[in-house]
Amino acid sequence: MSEALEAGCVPSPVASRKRQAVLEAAAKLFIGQGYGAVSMDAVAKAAGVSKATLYAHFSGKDALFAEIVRNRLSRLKTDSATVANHALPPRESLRAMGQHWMRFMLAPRTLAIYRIVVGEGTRFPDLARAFHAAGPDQGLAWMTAWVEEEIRLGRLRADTNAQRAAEQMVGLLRGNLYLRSVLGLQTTVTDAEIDEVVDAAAETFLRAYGTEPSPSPAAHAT
Amino acid sequence: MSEALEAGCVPSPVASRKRQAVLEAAAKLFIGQGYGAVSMDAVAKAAGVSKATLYAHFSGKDALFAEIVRNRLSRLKTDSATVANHALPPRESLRAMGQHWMRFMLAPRTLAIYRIVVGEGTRFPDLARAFHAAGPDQGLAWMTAWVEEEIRLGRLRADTNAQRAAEQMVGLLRGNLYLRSVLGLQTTVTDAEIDEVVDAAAETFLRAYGTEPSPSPAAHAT
DNA sequence: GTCTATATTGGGATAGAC
DNA sequence: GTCTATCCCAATATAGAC
Repeated sequence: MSEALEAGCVPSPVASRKRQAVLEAAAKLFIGQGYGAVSMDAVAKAAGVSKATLYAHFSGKDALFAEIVRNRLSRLKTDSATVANHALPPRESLRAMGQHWMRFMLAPRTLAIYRIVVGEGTRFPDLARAFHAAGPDQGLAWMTAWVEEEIRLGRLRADTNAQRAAEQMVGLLRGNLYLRSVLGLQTTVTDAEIDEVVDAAAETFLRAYGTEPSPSPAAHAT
Repeated sequence: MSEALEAGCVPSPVASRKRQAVLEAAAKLFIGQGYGAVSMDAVAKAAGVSKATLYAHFSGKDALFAEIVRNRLSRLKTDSATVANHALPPRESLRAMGQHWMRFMLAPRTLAIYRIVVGEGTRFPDLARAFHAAGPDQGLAWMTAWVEEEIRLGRLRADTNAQRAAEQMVGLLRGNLYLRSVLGLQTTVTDAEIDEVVDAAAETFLRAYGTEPSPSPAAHAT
């Protein structure tokens, strides 16, 4: 790159700083208020830059938004790399994965991104695709791999369709709790609520797919 | 205007007709393009009325939108009154309910409303509440009642937590298929796909909660 | 690259005639 | 109740100085 190396001009660092400030401010606003409710004026003001600067870095509101979501997705991807475990008995692994999964899905940021992608999905189809690939699809792939390995280890029934079982496990986790959170009807979720849902999901999953006879008789009732 | 040649005044009928036209046009637009993408100009044009007339009937865009969603919800409510059945064996009832449920959830209109409510939920909190009450909550209540009755009839395990089991059944149905449809990644769903998911959900549910020993040995694998 | 100031359009809402 | 024509503001995007 032929940057003007004149005195008095500090080209890249400042640009990066401002750019970063814009990205952070915009992320906060979009996540807090959604896409339509946030104006470029508001972003510029929150970032402490002028609108002209903003437009110097991003070609428009949609490009800025896409950049935000992509950043967030890549971060989520690495955050979620909590690995399937085969050292513990299946129930314990399922519990651990379920807990992690639920906390991730119910985190305010995750919910906010989901809401935006769903709401604006028809206007940003490739964003919806990217979201699904980096989020749900990735998670499903991990879960499927775990199921396959457990089958191989003889701890899940040999006649199990691994992918469908994985989908079902995810479905069992995503109960009313998730829907209520997505709709904003329930703003706080306690650890006890999560534990309850996760334990019940693991129990049902193992009754359907486990090879151990029938773990605990009445432990499933409230 | 042809009605204008009446000497007197025909107050209500015309008003109703225009009002209805506005509602229908707006519904079509909102459902097809979402909330933010539709302008009042477009609604007026599509309905064949002027904006002034539009505003004579509805106080604003949000009120019009709320009216649409409420209409749609009440219609859905009656549509969904397909009743739980206790004459058939549990597996057949589950299949029938599951099929109906899936077709309902995957219908373009239902998906569109869900998308809008999720996307604009933070701006219209009472709409989100109404949606949940008339849709998911209602459906869950029906399913819970069905489970309770089946328990009473001895066809599901006596130690079953009916509400949680109902939630889980719904979760089992809502697999990747639903998410992909919501995100617009999959625009058409075949009956075969639905059947597959529903059958698998019923199988898993009955393995976990059924009292019959173990219905069909290898019928669950692909 | 960054600012201040401004251009421009889209769209929600209204005034007044009929 | 309904129309035509208009107001008015908000919000995207840009021009031009430094």
